[in-house]
Amino acid sequence: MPGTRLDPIDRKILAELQADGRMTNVELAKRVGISAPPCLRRVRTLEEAGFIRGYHADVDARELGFEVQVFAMVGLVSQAEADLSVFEERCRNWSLVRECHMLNGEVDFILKCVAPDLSTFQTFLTEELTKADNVASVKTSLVIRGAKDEPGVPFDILEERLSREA
Amino acid sequence: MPGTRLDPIDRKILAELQADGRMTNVELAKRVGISAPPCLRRVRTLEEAGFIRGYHADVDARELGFEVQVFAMVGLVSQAEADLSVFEERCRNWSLVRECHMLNGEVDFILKCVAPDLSTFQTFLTEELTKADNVASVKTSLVIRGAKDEPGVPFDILEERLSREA
DNA sequence: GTCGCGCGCGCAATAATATTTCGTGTTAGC
DNA sequence: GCTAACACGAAATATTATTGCGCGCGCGAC
Repeated sequence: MPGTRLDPIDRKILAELQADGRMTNVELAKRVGISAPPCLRRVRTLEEAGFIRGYHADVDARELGFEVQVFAMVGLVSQAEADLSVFEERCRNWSLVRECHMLNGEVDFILKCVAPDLSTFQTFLTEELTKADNVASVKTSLVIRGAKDEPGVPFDILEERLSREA
Repeated sequence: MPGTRLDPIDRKILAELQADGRMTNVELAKRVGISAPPCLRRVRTLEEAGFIRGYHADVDARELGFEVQVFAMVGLVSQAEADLSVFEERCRNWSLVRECHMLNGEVDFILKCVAPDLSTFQTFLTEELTKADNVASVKTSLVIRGAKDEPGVPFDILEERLSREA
C-alpha cells in the first residue's frame, strides 16, 4: 500500500530483520529504540501488510552437494500472454529452477538453476527445458564462482533517497 | 564437511527452516518427530557446521518503492585473477548490485541489480558501472515481471537422489 | 557372548522471550 | 480547549528456549 508510509522505526525493523530474521523481539526493540510490545505490534503489522513476505533459513547449497549453478536464457516461439503464463507455470514446477524472470530485449526469460552435478543439469536441459512446448532457444552459462549473493533490499539507498526528499 | 553426513532428520530440519525460518523450536521438533532439546541441539550444530548460513526476513522490494530490477551482463578487458577480484570487490560495495556471479562463456559476470526507478539505475549504469576500470562491455535487460523467486535448495531433488542411492 | 563406552534421546527444571492487558501521554480535528 | 484516535510502555501471563541429568541403544574390545 503506497498510502501506508513507513516511519524510520519501521524501516529500521525491516532492515534488521532482513539482516537477521531470527533476532528476538527484545533485541530488535532495543535496536530500534522502543519497548518490546509496540515493536512486536509493528512487526505483525508489517507482515500483514506484505512488507515482510516470510522468513527463511539461508541454507548452503554447496554443502548439501549442489555443486552446479547455471543461468539459462530462454527464447520462446510465441510471446502471447497465454503462452508466457504456461511457460512460467512450468518453471514453477521444475524444482531445479529457483528463479524465473521475464525480460525485455532479445531473450524472453532468464532462469537461475541449481543441480547436484552437471549431468543432472544436462539431463534437465535436454530432456525437459529444450523439449518444452513453445521453447525456441536456450543459452546456458555456468556459474564459475559467486562473488556476491544478497537477495534483499538495499536499505542504505532507501534512506539516502528519503533524506534527500526531506 | 563431506564427512559429516546428514541424517533424514537433519535434512528435514533444513527443509523446514528454509520454508519458515521463524518456526519455533517446539513446532520444528514436532514436525521432524523428536523432542525439543535434541532438535535445538541439531539446529545449533547445523548452524555451526555452516549448513545454515543465517536467517533473513524476505522483504518486498516493490512495496518499498524499488520498482526496477535489472540483469547486467558484464565483459571485462582483463580476466587475470587480480583484475577479477578487483571487479568483484567493487560489486560488493555497490548496494544496487545484489548478486554478482562469474560465468563461463562470452560474458564474464552477471549482476542482478535493484533500483527505485529507471533513472537511478541509468545513473548507476553510466556513471559507475560502465566507467569502472577494466569494464569492457555491459548489456542490460530489464525484468518485466517475476514468475518465480525462491532462493534456496531444492530438497525434493536431494531426497530423490538419496533414495536412489540406497 | 558380554562388558563397558559413547552417543543421542527425552524428561524435568529454569531462564528467557513472546504476548496480552491496561493506563497514560501526545496529537489531530473540530 | 476539548475529544477521540493512536501509539507507547509497565506489568502480568503464557510460551518458548535452554540447561542438566539419567536412560537406553549400538558398537568395539576382550
